[in-house]
Amino acid sequence: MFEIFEAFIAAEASFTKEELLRLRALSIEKRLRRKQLLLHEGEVCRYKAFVCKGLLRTYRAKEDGTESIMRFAPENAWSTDVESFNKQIPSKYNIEALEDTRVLLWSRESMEELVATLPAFKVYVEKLKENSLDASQNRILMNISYTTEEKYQAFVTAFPDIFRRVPLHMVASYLGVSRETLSRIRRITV
Amino acid sequence: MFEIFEAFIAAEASFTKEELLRLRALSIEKRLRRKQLLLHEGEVCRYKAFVCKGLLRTYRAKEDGTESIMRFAPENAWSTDVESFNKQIPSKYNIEALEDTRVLLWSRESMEELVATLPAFKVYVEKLKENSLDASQNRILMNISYTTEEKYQAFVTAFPDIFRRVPLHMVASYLGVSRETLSRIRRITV
DNA sequence: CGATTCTTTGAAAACAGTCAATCTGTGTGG
DNA sequence: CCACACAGATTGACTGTTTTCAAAGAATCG
Repeated sequence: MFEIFEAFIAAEASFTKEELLRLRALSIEKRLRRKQLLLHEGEVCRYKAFVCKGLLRTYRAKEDGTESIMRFAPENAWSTDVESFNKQIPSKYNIEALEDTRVLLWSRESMEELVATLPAFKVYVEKLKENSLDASQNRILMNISYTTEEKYQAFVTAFPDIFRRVPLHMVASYLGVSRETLSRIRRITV
Repeated sequence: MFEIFEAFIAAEASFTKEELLRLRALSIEKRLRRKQLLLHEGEVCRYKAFVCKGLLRTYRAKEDGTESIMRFAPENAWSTDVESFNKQIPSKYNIEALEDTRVLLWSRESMEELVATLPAFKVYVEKLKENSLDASQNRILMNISYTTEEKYQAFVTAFPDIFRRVPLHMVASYLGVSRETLSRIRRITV
């Protein structure tokens, strides 16, 4: 399983054999079955997860049963609740496997050690964080300035792979509209 | 002007006299009059700005004249277009002074040097970035899962100072609703 | 004071949400 | 192989919310 990560990370930064061994030594392999949770609301998020195979969703569940999806993480994406992970506070979110999924996990201590000792990894992690923030900003702009139809189009364009693998009602939940509305919008658009 | 920043940063991290001198040496003081732009759409964002006095807003203008406000930055807050600043690409945003405003600016090169040479500053900047991401995530959740009334309440609670200093139609623009709707919601709420 | 900016209000139209029913495709067990 | 259950998608009718447009009332500023 680590080989998948290795192949991916090689394109992002260059590591020596020793460095890769350290990355591997501190990683934890985990398999999740469809519908299984990686993180449960109320828990402190202890890991950063790299998805080798499968698909994760991060969502918030309200008391009334409605869910809002914060993020999808397919192959080669990372997933964690940053706020809970960084501050070590209980998470508001659930992270669930939408398909049978294989992930590599690194704890906070491991991440800190790796970042402190592997300069290339540090640079990579910082780039990741920047991208994360950029993506969040752009999503906020989309939320406050696009019509529902534009949001839908932007999602399909930005994440065609996720769009194909995920039920429409989850796209609706990611965009913040009802499944019926999204269904009707698409009727016209397609 | 630097004294204001010095007083603020002292509460966040501890610096020696020499370190403060370096911070100061690389800073640029700037005054903005009300309605003056610190960053103009299409420009590359060259600075991180610390607001000593006054209030900035970051907004996006559509072709049809509608504006969406991404961020307010009052005293002791930072403002920049991170995406433009980091990638050195043209910005989609304008940053405008809503009041007569005084800022301290640091260029990308200065920031890099300071982060590389002042460990305490590096820690502080990283904490800033984390907070930024957390805030963005929480705003996304608000956007996709709150009712308009809840969004309004959350804004007033989270930013009472900004709320008092800013016209209501700008709060509307920050939340992504029309000023009329916000006016009506408040009528009931208050 | 006059000009400008901001806020509020009303009425109509557009839009989105809810509820309930139906339709579709998939997969499982008999 | 079929029948059935199940999850997902769609549709209609209705309700509720938000936008839009137009106008009128505050508030602020030079």
